[in-house]
Amino acid sequence: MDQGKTDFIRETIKKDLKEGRYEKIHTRFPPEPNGYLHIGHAKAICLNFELADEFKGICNLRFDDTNPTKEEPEYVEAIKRDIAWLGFDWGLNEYYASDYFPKLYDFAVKLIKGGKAYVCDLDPAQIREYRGTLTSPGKESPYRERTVEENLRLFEDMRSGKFPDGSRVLRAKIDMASPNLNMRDPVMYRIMHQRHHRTKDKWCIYPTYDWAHGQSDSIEGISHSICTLEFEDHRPLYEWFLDQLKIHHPRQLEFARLNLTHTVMSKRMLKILVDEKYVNGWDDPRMPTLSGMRRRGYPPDAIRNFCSAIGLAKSESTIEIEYLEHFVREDLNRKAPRVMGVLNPLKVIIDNYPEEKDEELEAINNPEDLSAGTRKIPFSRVIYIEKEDFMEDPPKKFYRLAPGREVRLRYAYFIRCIGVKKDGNGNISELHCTYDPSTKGGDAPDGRKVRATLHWVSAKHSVGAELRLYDKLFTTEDLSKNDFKKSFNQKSLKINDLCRLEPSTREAEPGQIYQFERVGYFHVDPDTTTKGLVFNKTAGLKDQWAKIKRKNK
RNA sequence: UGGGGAGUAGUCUAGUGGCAGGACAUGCGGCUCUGGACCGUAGGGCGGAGGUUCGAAUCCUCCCUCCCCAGCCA
Repeated sequence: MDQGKTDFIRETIKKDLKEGRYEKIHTRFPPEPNGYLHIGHAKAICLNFELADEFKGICNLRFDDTNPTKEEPEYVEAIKRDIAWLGFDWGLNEYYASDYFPKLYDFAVKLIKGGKAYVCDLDPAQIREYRGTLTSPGKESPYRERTVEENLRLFEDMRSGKFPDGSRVLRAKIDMASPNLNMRDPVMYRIMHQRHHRTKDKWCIYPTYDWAHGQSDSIEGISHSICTLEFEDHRPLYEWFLDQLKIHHPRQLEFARLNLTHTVMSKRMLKILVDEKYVNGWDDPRMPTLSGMRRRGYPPDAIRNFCSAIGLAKSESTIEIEYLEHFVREDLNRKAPRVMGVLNPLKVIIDNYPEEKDEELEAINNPEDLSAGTRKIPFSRVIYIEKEDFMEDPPKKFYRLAPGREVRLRYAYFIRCIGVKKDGNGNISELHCTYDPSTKGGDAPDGRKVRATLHWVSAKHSVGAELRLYDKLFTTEDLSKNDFKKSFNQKSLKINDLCRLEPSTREAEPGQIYQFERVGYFHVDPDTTTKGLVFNKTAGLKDQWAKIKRKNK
């Protein structure tokens, strides 16, 4: 829906509509199936699909599959899964640049016939040399003035496989002295005897991006072809092809790609992390890929809200990863059912609670959504609390449990610490407490207050699980100036298998997400089996105490 | 030193000649059976220098800084 956004792209579209340059808005999201989609792609996906929605147009999904050496069907499937997961539906509008290969070939013949393209026999090194430099013009290829007939014949021979890879290319005949390097007779076709994942062995020449992209846009009747800033230089070429061919002319618009702190956003680098086993696959929950975020537990709505909040501009920017996390928490706070789980258990024996007694206490499933109802949690004489919720010698602002101090066990009772037991090494091994039966449910009839409320689990009823705790992928904020492998955060994954969870989590199924009260959000990983629960920590809760501790250091 | 872009708080972003607004982050306070959530509040900004104008983030001039381009990648 139009939320009154006023970015430059929407302004341009409104103007184009008003002036009649286009009657219908038609956008496209054009991924190359050479890797998995990441959060940067999400920005483009949201933009293109939402634009189509706002202006009652259409958004195509088009695979830009023009380089068979890098592309695989696995990626096509992953890309479709991720876009659908984000909540966008391309319906029947699924296209492939490779479907246009015959048309593109005909277009090329048309350019050759018009004297606007030629077959060049220079090898790659020579082409580079002839291109000139940023400050000096290039030289014209000695093959530039071949006759139309010869070009036609050679181009046909290229297609029919008469030449080896790299021996010849088809080039546009534009201007070797152009200050824009893209206009210095760019390559349109290269010879690659390579099997394509869709066209199989039908072709041994493949179009380059510059040649394929604009013409594909045109064939699909795209009105606004939105891409990232680095293609700004290509726009004159994009337009040149369309003008020479005299075909439907979309408007290319460029916006700044998304950058995030503490992560990388290039498929090339992400692929290295996967291939060299820095992470466990494209969907590793530490990855900025959509599949990684899904596995981490990030809700698609959070990602969409984030994309909408970061805005759209032409200035290069880097968003703090914390901003993304904010939208994850915001969404999960409203939706995630609460549960209690102790990550680092400390045994507490409630001395005055009857040895064999068990009881069930009622707990609210989600204080932000009372319609989520309540559940029962078992209580008994021996419970676990979080190790860090007790201090023998508490500093000023620590108001959790301490010797002699009274705190509340959430939804249960007030307890007071009356004894601390230590092991041979002086580590606290268990606590002895008393409880006040009159505080059942968590309120004192005499109105007395406690400073802290702790989460807990009944020892004998609790269940174990494997928790996978994540931290930033990289220790450095800005990876553009650093060797990303050196900055890899070796502590980005920690496994906790000591935790004890309340028994209701036993029924957890992959894909479910909980808030472990006072700790964070946890998403049930697909690795969960009947033998054991596996959770990914999606995000921590904001932690005031951690902040105080940090400041005091 | 060619060409193409961009500079508004710590980070994003709004602004289109008329009081520089919002979000996140930060500080402080309130509330609370999650030190969560929520509510309130504070600090902090137009890259620089000139000019035009009653009035400039906005228009003009010059300067500075940053990003992209010399793949038969996209």
